[in-house]
Amino acid sequence: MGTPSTSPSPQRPRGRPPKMAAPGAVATALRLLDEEGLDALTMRRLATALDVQVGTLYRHFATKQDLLAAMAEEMLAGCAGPLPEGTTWQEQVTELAGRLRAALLRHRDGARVYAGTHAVGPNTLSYTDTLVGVLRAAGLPTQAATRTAFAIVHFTLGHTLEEQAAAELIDSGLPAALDALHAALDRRRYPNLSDAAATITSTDFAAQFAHGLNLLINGLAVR
Amino acid sequence: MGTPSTSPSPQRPRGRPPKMAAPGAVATALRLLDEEGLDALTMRRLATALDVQVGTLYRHFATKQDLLAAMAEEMLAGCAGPLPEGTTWQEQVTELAGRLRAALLRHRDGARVYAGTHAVGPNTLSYTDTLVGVLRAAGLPTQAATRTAFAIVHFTLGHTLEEQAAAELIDSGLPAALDALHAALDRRRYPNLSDAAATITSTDFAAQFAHGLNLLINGLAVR
DNA sequence: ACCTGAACACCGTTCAAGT
DNA sequence: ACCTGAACACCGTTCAAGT
Repeated sequence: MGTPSTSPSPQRPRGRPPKMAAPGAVATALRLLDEEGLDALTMRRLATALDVQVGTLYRHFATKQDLLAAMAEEMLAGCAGPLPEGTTWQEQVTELAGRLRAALLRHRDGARVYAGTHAVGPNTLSYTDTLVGVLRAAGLPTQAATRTAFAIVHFTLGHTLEEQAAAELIDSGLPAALDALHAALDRRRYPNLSDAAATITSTDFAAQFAHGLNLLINGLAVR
Repeated sequence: MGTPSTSPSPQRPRGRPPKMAAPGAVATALRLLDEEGLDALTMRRLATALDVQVGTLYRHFATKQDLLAAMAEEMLAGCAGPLPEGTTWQEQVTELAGRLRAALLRHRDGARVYAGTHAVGPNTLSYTDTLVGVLRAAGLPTQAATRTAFAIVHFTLGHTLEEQAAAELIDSGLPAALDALHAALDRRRYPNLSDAAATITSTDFAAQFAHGLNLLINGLAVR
């Protein structure tokens, strides 16, 4: 009964074999992002890199926004993975927040891509679910755990956005940045910033991140 | 000596009177932003709104990025204004963070505009200086005060980014958003998120913001 | 001094037609 | 079923020429 076994495959039995696949396209898009940056990531350049016509991309992604959302989602792969055992909830929260920061930093303009898409895929959901779970296990009621998880994610996103902006500004030869710093050092106008020059010009972003994250964790004051 | 008093003005005595001025252009750009959103804010549309040719804009802003930076800077006008007297440092920090959130929310896509420009104008510098000042007055050493100020700004930026994204998603008829929520309610895959459905779907962004900000403030544990 | 007009080198998106 | 080829309606940016 049915067609003979000469049909090419039971899952995709007829028509031309696909020249491109969505997962591969996302991987190529992330490579292009790393090489050229977000502003240079166009549908046309992606099509060229995939050796395909531009229109073909719209068979897999309805809009460029959808492509970016798929990229943002892909970035979080693995962030919700198993946590080291025998650790305190504070260490687990620190681990999870660190994973998110690392995931966004791993790709050029990663934070901008993530911030620009309201990502709601399984990787993002799993990540948030895991973070809320750690906070509930620490003794927080559901609402407090959820709001705290969002606060941690929002802080991490904002921090990483600035960290990447600062990094790109630094290795692009900081033109107006030094002028602004000079203005900041004006003791009359910005007395506090001028005292803080060392901290402001510091590139120890890990310490800056740890400071903010510790504030959030300490603020919970869980017994 | 010199030209007679018939010359039009001592400051701009010769040539054609300017048809546009940078401050007016920024104000118009912010109005366009509110009306059409960031994606529709193009140099060409701004030129049309100003009744000027596109090229003329490049006399005042070297690039579109410069325009966006000027808009971001303008948004923070007044945020560093005098603080109410006779208040605790906690109340002052809350006031300042609330002003930043309000400033970013005041314009459509305001957070996205601010996040996309590494703003370093006087309004931004004054704001940060004021926040650092309040934290130092509360007893924090300079480095801790500065890092805390950045943490507060980064959290506020991240929170506001998500708040505006959620708001635009809500009044654009949330298409895939309900699907994602449905997935989140899958108790097998996201046990914690499904318990937190009420908090996740809440539109009480002010409470969400206050929660995160209080965490940061409590975390300081200043005597 | 300031603006116009026109061009250059691109974009995202759509869709008939091919195989 | 999947892709090509070509078009549509735009972009940001530059620059000679006008007044």
